[in-house]
Amino acid sequence: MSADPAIAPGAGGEESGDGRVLRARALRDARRNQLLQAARRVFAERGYLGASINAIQAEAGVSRATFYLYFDAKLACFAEVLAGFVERLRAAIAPVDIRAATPPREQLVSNLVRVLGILEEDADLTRMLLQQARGTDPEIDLALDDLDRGVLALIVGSLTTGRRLGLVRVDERDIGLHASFVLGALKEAASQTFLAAPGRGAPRDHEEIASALLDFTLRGVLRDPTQLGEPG
Amino acid sequence: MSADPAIAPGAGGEESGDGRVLRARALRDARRNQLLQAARRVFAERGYLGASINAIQAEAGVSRATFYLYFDAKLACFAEVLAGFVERLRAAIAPVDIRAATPPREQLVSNLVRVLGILEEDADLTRMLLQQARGTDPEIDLALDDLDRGVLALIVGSLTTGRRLGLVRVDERDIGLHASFVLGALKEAASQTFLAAPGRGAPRDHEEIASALLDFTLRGVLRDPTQLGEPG
Amino acid sequence: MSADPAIAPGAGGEESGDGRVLRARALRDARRNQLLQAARRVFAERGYLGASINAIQAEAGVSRATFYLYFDAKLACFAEVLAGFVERLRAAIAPVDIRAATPPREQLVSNLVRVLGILEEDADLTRMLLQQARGTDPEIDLALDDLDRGVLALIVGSLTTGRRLGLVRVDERDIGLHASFVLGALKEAASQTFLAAPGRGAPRDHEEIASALLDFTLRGVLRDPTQLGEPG
Amino acid sequence: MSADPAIAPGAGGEESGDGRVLRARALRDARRNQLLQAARRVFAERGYLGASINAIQAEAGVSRATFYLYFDAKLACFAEVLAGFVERLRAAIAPVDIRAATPPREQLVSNLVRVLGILEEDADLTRMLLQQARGTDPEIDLALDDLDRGVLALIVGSLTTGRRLGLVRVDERDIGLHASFVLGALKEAASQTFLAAPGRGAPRDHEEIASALLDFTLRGVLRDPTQLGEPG
DNA sequence: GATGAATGAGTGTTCATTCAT
DNA sequence: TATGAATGAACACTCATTCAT
Repeated sequence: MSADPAIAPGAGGEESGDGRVLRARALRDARRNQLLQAARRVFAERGYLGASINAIQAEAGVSRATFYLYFDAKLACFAEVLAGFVERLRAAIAPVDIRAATPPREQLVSNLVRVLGILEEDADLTRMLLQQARGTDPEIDLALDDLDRGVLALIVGSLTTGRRLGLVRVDERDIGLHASFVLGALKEAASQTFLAAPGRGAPRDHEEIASALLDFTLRGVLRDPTQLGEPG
Repeated sequence: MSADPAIAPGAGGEESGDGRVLRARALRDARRNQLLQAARRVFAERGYLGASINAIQAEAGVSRATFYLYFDAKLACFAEVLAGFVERLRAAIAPVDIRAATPPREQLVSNLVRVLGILEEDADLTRMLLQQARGTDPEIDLALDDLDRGVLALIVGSLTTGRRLGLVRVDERDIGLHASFVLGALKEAASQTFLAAPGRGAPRDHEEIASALLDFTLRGVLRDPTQLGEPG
Repeated sequence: MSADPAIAPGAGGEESGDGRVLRARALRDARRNQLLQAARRVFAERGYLGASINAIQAEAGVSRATFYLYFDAKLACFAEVLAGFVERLRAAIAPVDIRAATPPREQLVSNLVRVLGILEEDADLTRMLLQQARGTDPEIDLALDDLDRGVLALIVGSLTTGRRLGLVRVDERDIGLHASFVLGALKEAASQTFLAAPGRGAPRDHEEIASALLDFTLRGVLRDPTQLGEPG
Repeated sequence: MSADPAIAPGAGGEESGDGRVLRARALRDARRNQLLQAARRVFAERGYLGASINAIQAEAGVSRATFYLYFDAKLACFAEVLAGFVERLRAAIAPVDIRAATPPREQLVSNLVRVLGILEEDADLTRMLLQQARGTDPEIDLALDDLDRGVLALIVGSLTTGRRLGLVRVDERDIGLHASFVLGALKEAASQTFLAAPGRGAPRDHEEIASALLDFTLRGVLRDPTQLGEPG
């Protein structure tokens, strides 16, 4: 259609073909994201079983069958929503480097702040994950267990390292238990801070929460632990 | 209903009447309990939405419509199941009396041990409570929030008292946050201990868990908190 | 409520109870039959896949979910329809008794007449069974295969007996094949007679058809088989 | 499309134009055939209602909408598949020529052998034709009726000729019925031989089957038809 | 008090078909 | 020509709930 040999029909055709393909892919990805966002909202609001495909497609503004163009099934869509969230969380957690310039405590606080940021950003989804997600499907449960296990492993690793350096007092066989305590404290802090009905105390800065959590974890609540009078 | 003096509401008649009423009430209560127990099992196993009235009445061994003789609706039944569990938990928690003969730490451990006992006894229901119960209905959520709030208030009270006695170092405005940490540690410990797939570490004695949790709460994980290098 | 000791409340209550139960059962059976008839009509008209539960319940005049009170699933309902038909056919076929007063040929004709009667009575269902029923579900296919196998076994038995008596000329290894021929002739006769568009030749009496079929089976179409000039 | 004489519809241009058209047609025909073959396989395997356009286009390796470039609708495609099969069958049946060198019996056997060959070659399609094809659509049913009618007319013609030559004993008004018998025997033989579960008797040579079928048709199963004791 | 029967609304999912590109 | 995207209608099936008996 043009006489310019530099953009001969062959090349031009190919380019236009690529352009079309690219545009099509972008459109497809956009729709997909549109559906994923809608699904995220609906799942977050009603839980897995309470969420209906109907509600998701309505929220996304597409027709019923369209949903199935992008997801094989309800469960697959939920798994994807979940995976995205888990991925963001994983990415937010940087391994603590003892030899780095920033002191470990600051690195930990940074991690916590990033995690809290994500949790607050997706508060609805967080609520569902913390409170409703399990028991739906073995696959989903495994994914959630994996997430927990991953975080627990991180904490266990930190505690073990601390023990080796003589910093941590926890008996080796109690490390798993204490890791649970730490994880639970984090979860509940997130629940109470982002998810509960507002007005329960002043809203707190993520940095403050992270710092307090770390403080609590490391030192407990006593002023002078030697007074503890614990057995042994 | 009859004027015949032979079956008049005389002594025997009255007794027989009361007896009938009493027996009827007892029967009714028995049926009700039978249904509640069945509902508890089914709700615990499948969650609120996953549980069907069908399954509940089948588990109870009564007919389908009978369910509605004892409960207005599915939600009402669920609420009652939940309320029963919450009540048991509340009853297990005794307020700590500083002036009592038993030292406060022992009282706390006793509370925890009782709570852990209930949680383990009804592990399925505990799982649902901790992981799936919210988001079903505003009323249910409020009930669960109440439970949380009650426990948190207890913890806040303890911390405040500790602060007044100069034992607790936590800043006053951080007390709510730390209470969350404590509650979360308890919840997660319960989750990991009773609910997770078995084989993750040795099963622990409730006393051990309670003691460790209290220890963690009070002292944190550090051997020497003065090394903490915290800001301030 | 009555003073007559002969119909004391106990006995009367029991009797009335039985009456109610019986009436309830009768009602239930009636509904069930009503649904079965409707299903038979719809399956016959549209085939298994073409028939929708919607159409069946509408034909039966009940609500959608009611269907599932009486049948576990579509396939179960179809299987029952099928089983009923097969049962009627089986019942119509009496084993031929050589020592009976009625000559074997008459017994065979009677069997055929009875079978043709059933096939005509349920012409729609017959059409579906002969033309559409297979390929839907392995279980259904097996049931149909069983029916075929049963009839084929009957024919094979007859032919073998005939051979032993020196009446039948068919080589032993060809008996199965000839049994197929006989069954096919029967099926197609039924198809062409009851099921095809009308007006193709005069409608025939069942007795005539049965007689002709038997004649064809036994003697073939030749006037003088010795002219056949067959190989061997 | 351009006035430039260099690419005017000159000799080369015309040839290239024809070539393009031809190539396009060839491509179109190829695609069409590709789709028809795929449709044949899918229809044969799952029946009309069980087959989905999705499955057909996937089997053909083309995109979903492409199907509709070559066929107006699912039914049209099915009709075409069927028509092709019917056409092959028709082509396989040569009218018997009494004056030909090969004796009529051999001509008949040849016809049967050819038909059996086609049926076995497309066993899946045969199964569907014999067992599932009807009831889909009035048009389809008519086409299948036409096939049946055509074959029946051939058989009727043979029988009538035989009668005229004094070879066939069948009463004139029974000829249609006997033609049905013959067709049915053929169909069932095909069903039992090619389509049924294997292992039911030794697999038979087409020539043997054809011969046996002809034998059965002509002579029936009796050794001595004079013993028949038929009425009249 | 107890129940079998009944049902409207809803579930997740698949379908044949259309259309813009 | 070819196709990816889209969709309304339909599917089999389940649900919590009501009601006559």
